[in-house]
Amino acid sequence: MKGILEEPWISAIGGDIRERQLGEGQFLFRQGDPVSGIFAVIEGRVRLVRYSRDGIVSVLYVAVSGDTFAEAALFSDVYHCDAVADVPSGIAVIPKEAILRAFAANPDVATAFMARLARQVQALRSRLEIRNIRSATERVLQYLLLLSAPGQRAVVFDRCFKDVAAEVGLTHEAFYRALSTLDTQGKIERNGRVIRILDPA
Amino acid sequence: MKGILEEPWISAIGGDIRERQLGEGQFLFRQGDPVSGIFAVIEGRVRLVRYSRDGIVSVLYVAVSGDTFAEAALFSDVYHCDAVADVPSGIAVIPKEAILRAFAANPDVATAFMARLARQVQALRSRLEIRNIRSATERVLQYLLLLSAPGQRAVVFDRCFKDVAAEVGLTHEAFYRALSTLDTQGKIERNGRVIRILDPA
DNA sequence: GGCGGCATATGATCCGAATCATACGGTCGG
DNA sequence: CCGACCGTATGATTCGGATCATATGCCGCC
Repeated sequence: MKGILEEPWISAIGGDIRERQLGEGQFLFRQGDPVSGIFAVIEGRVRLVRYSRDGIVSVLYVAVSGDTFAEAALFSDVYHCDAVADVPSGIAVIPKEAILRAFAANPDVATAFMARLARQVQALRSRLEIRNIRSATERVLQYLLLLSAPGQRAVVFDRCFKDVAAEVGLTHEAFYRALSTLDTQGKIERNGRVIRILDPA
Repeated sequence: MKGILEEPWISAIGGDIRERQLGEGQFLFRQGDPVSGIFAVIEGRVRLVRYSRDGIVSVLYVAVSGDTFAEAALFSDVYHCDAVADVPSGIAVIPKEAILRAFAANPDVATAFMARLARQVQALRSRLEIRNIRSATERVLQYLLLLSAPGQRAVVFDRCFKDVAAEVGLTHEAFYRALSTLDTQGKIERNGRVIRILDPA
């Protein structure tokens, strides 16, 4: 369970990173606030929301442990949405100037950050593609394939299946049923939070 | 209808960009091929797919007109999936060395590219969040709000509603019905492909 | 002109995931 | 030790979006 703060690009920024504790419902920033920096969730959950003129709320993103957010703030002067803690949360604050300074001082840091963004784009596109699959079982199978692909045929989850279900875009009931079905069909083998994908060969 | 090739970061790369025409089913690259560059769809549609050992296909992304893809190849030596034209397509090929040279020569180009990636991440996250909304009408409304937010209360589509429906993750029937419902509810006003969002005030 | 194809649009039916309900085991705290 | 809570798991029912069907208008093409 490697923390996000141990990633090379972030540790290269060094001592300028502060940590903030937020209580439930507490705001980290609001729409229109001048940009102070970008953020990483160490623990907890932060909701990014935007309000239309007439008060309708849009959820833009829910960042959980290990996620960074507001990266686009590096290229803007003000925040374009509100960030509010869903639950008590610990947030790493990475000041904008510190990042830009690190980028200028060492191009490798900029490259590493760029690579991170590119991989994020890649991952998000795949996750969206997964959501285009209507069938719950097929969706779960494809999700497992996606996770297992880099390594071997085993997928190990470090969080509960309720959370995984939400990520796949299913209720936990539907997710459990999909796992059952795949197991019955002999496509997977389960052992707690370890799932092995079986070759139909 | 501004073409993707007119964006500053890409025009800064200059004359090294080539254009390729692909027939339906033709491959642009295959998993394991050495990286030549990244790509932009000028016209048509390209499917990025990965094959598991046992032949199961996973669709990672379907890039359409105006999309770039394989950005992560800048940080890799080989491609990690296949790219195949869904329909006859025109593709801009941006050689990896040309991009890296442009980045080194002018940090602003690197920054512009980084900003583009960051905005992509932002947009993709919102799209995923939209998919978490189960109700078709609410989903469409939120989608419209998302698109309208930067400008005013009007959204103008430059493509047919069938394509929009797919992006929202609905069948076109469900999408049309959602629009009808929103119209009846007085939440929107329609005029062909122009949709105005009405304040309930 | 006439035809085919496509986007738009809406009605009827079906299916499957959401929802509601229930149960069991593990863990944490009193 | 016991009770509350949560994750896991599965059954029963509901509901809404997918699917199938159908119609209209527009455009390009023969």
